[in-house]
Amino acid sequence: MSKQGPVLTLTPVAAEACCTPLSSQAVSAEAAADLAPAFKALGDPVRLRLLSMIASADDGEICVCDLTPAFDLSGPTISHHLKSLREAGLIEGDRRGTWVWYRAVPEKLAALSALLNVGTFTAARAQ
Amino acid sequence: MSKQGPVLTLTPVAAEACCTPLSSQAVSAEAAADLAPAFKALGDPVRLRLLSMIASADDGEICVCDLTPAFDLSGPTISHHLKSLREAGLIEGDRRGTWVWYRAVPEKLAALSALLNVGTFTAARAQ
DNA sequence: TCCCTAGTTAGATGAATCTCAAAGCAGTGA
DNA sequence: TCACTGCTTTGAGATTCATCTAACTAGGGA
Repeated sequence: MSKQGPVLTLTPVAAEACCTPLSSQAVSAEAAADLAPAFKALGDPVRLRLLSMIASADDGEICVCDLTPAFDLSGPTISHHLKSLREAGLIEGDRRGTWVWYRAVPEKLAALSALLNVGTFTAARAQ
Repeated sequence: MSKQGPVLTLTPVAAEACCTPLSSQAVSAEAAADLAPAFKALGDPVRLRLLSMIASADDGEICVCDLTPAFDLSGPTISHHLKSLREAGLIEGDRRGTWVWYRAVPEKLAALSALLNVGTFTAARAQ
């Protein structure tokens, strides 16, 4: 690499291996390899809170400067977790002047939610 | 401890910090600490496949003897991953004679799915 | 009782992850 | 141009994790 990549390149890691619920059909090894990183990114309490703060932000986006003070962690550590979420395709961000703003990627969240959706499954077993 | 715990104790790790979508309200630090382990358990391709095989099994349950051959991994490794899923509250299992059978815990999957549910969020932003 | 199979537990090892301090880059304003 | 702030990247140390082999427990059948 030439020197150093741009700050906010959004690597589109996982293609949308979308939407067939886990419980109606077993996922392929490829789909699992594709989707697991997103769940892994959610598997840390700090990142889960970060994502929820971002996803529930008033205007659909939030400044890093509003995220960092909410945690008892250093700036670099928060930045590291935001990078994980970014690389998992769960959030995206861009710089505007001095500040960097992040917003959620609802399609990605929806895909994960759909995978875990057990509607038919639970219904079938409930009766 | 007396000697060695029972084989299949199902530790109910996370209380059901159920159901308010991530995008409508930020999760508390406690709820995040409660739910993150379940996502973490899903964050490995092998465990994701295991869970999906279990959740999509014909009779709602499946024998370990049917799971192990599907992977290029040793028995103990599969057992280790099943233990992770068990401790995350995603599956439960019991021994019947020679074999051990596992089934999914749909309530837990539903809780995770609900948390990621961005229905209102996406609808609000789509138009 | 003895042996065989199914599955788990224990222990070890290499890889990945979380965290921080220090350094670097980007933008603003004097 | 220079200094200042905001955020990211780098590099290092400590911890956690995935995987294996070896040993163990549980049950079935001769």
